[in-house]
Amino acid sequence: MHKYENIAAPVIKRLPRYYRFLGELMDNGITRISSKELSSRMGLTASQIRQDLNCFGGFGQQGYGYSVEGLYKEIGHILGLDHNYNAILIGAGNLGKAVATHMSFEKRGFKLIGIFDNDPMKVGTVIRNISVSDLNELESFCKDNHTDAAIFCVPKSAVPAIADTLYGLGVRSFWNFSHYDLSIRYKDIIVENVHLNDSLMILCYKISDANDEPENNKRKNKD
Amino acid sequence: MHKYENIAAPVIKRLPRYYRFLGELMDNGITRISSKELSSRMGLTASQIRQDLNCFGGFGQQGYGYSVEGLYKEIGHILGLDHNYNAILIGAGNLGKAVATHMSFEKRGFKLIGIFDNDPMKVGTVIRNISVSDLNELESFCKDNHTDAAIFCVPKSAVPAIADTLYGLGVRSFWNFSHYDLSIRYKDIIVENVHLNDSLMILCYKISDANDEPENNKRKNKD
DNA sequence: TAGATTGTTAATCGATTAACAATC
DNA sequence: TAGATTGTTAATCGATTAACAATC
Repeated sequence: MHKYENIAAPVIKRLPRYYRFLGELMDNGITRISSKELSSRMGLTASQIRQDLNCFGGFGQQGYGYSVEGLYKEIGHILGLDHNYNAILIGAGNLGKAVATHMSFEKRGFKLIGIFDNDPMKVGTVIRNISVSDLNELESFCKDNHTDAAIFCVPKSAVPAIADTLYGLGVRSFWNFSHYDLSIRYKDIIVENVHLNDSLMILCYKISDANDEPENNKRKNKD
Repeated sequence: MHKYENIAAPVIKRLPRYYRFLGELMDNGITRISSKELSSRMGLTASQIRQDLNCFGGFGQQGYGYSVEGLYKEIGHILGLDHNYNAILIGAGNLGKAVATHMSFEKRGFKLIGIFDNDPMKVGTVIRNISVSDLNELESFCKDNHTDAAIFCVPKSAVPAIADTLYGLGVRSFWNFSHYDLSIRYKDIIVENVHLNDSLMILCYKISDANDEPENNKRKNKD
């Protein structure tokens, strides 16, 4: 059972960007916009914008365009930002601390309700008004506090054991900053990965592809 | 002029994951693997793996498969990880600090050579053996030290001015953690975006899509 | 050699773009 | 009403999967 059926992943990935651009238009006092005008600002086609939006409903008006505020709210609703999912953060190292302090969880449909770490030096320190708990309190915490999602900011090696615990407690959604492949271990979970190393390697590829001498490879030999 | 021509973006995005899995296989002492075996471990099709690899060359052997170490090295080379691009980090807040301390730049083809911030409290502090410089020293630093790429870990509002400076100095590659759309401002640059807010919103979408009551929308009315 | 598995072409599937009738 | 712009269908383009001859 799904709220929206058969929405293609590329469409969903574009929604946050639409949301961001519409928010900026609102800040600039623009109240209506056509798919053509929005497409030129965002660097995509008007056709794609209309196709994307019509996956969820007809939010525009012929001859007029779209209400910026109306569309902003619709997309926020489609993304589910009006929820308040309880999230816990596992790992209070540099990355975990950055995620905890940097993100506006409330604006993104979440509430951060707990932070865990196994380092005694970190336990008890306060991040974003939350006191870091010892990892061995994770199980009792989740039994007392309904937990919708877990955020993994721990090294890959630490993930399987913690994930097993959380899975056993019924947690099925994960924001995964580790390089452990959760969706291979469990089939019925929701995962959104943030692989910083992968991203940096892709940047490296793009730079070296643009700058280096062509390889004497098969593709080139075809020329 | 490109090292490899016409490689589709989806192929490039899969390369770091191949690289990661092959590294794990090496750690486990596995020396050869077939596309079929790798496909079942990674959760994709053998056909896709062979297609992807053959964009760059024929690295396998009929009847045998692929040498794990050989393929690992080939993909590392394709990604350009044997480079040593000079990178500077703009922004030494929580996120910048996490990026600076958390990433193995050297293993990803980069070297972090400078960190900049406009906060006098941060200037002079040491992160990863690098002393944080004042942002107003950016220009002279880049003139003295060849800079291939800049990492943006500053708020959106601070980006345009800094990006203009760097662009003027010839910097054309960016790892962008801000929500400022660099590729719209400059047409001839290389950008790899990390949009944490977008990622969190997509997680929110997935959770609410899986859990909420269907909307009384157009799509559902068609059923 | 026989079996296995690649590299590569062909078929299918999906996503994007174009076109246009509907309509505000 | 006339002009503008949507919603939606059709056409195109691109990516994935299937099939199989080549070959180790």
